[in-house]
Amino acid sequence: MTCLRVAIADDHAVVRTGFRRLLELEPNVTVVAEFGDCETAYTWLCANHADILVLDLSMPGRGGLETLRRLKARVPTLKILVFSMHGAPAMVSQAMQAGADGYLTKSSAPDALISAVLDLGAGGHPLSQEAAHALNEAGNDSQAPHLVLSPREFQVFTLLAQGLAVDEIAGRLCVSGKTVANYQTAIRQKTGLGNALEMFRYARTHALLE
Amino acid sequence: MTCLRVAIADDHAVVRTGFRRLLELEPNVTVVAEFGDCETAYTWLCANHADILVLDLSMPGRGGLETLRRLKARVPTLKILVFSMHGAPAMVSQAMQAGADGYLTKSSAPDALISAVLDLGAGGHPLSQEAAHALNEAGNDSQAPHLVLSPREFQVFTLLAQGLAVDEIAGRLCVSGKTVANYQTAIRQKTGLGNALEMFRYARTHALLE
DNA sequence: GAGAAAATCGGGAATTTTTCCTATGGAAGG
DNA sequence: CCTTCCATAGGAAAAATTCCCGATTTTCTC
Repeated sequence: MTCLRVAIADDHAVVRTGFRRLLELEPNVTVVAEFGDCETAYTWLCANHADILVLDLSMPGRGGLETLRRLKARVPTLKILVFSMHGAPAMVSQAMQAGADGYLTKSSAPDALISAVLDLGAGGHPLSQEAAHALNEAGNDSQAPHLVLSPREFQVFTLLAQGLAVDEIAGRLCVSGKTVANYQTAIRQKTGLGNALEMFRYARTHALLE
Repeated sequence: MTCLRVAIADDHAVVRTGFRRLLELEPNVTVVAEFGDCETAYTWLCANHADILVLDLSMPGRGGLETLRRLKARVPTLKILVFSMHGAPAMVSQAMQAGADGYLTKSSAPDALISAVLDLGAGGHPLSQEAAHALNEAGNDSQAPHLVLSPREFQVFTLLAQGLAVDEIAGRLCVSGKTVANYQTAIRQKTGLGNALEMFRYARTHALLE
């Protein structure tokens, strides 16, 4: 078996170095490049060969996901292991749909990184527990708000999720504040989302806000 | 010079391991403990001796800052080096006020960690460029919440910004719901942030949420 | 250190918001 | 036509918030 050529993209130098040391303990792995931003990573990987890219999605340059997509389109043979802070279902499923070959959360054990890289090298698709669970959740959300809420309720929901106050919404929809308050109650009951922040988070992770 | 006894608290096992490897390259440093959560760290450090704690503020157990305060109160001789994702002015100044002896952002060079630890051991107060700059900014930014809010108010603010309900916060802080409600009112008045979602947005754009 | 200033904590009362229940009119559908 | 669901709101009760206040404790200042 020949040596796996691994590249690391993470905006935190310390984290990169930590990874490098970790990975270099493995005899079949060489770290061939490190990148601190998306552009550099993209340029280098288009011009040079690597087997695996360990990619932190939360990178500056605004678009870890975008880079992932572009890289996969340009260099399809490159295996990409996403290594993210966030285990949110939406994030995981976005990343996998964008073409990631594996997904680890940063709460994984150090060994998990090594075995994930080796697994990838062998053609596997390693997912951390958390990521697998998240993917599962993302699949079967049968009680999405737009399904349990009436049209008007859903409209109020999106407004609430944007942080508008009850009376602002009433003004905007030209109805009584009382009515909006009543809708709010119904929405909370039907969705289980207790406050505007929860609604916002829900709406965001489910891409319900434009 | 005797060996510096260093402990590491970070919720990401991979990061801890990276630090350990980095620090152990230095002959005058021994890593004596690693912690994945605040409680464990606190308990251990009260019972055992360490010279320096490298502390990631964004830890579970809700309250990296709080742990920092408690540790400083209980074990004043312990030097604490905060090592955070965020270089936000507010964060830096809160941490320093809570008693941190040094502050590095994760974008620092790997070597910076080592030199910061050594500097701390020699009685210095290492700040990363970013942190120093942030502290400076914090001085001029007279509207920032951490300046208009008291420590306790700021703490409640971060909890509200995370979407916790008043009573949940009361339970977590072991005070009356009435007190938290009163804090909430003060926070809203002082910051002009009218609801949890606005607080969340503010906190996010200012990177105040670990 | 003594005194001043600020912070933490909560009670009480007034006010506002939210909930719950009810009701009317209209649209969709069998 | 009758049933059902939806949009709209009013009233009353319940809950949350605000405002005002006082008691301690901490922290800062001279």
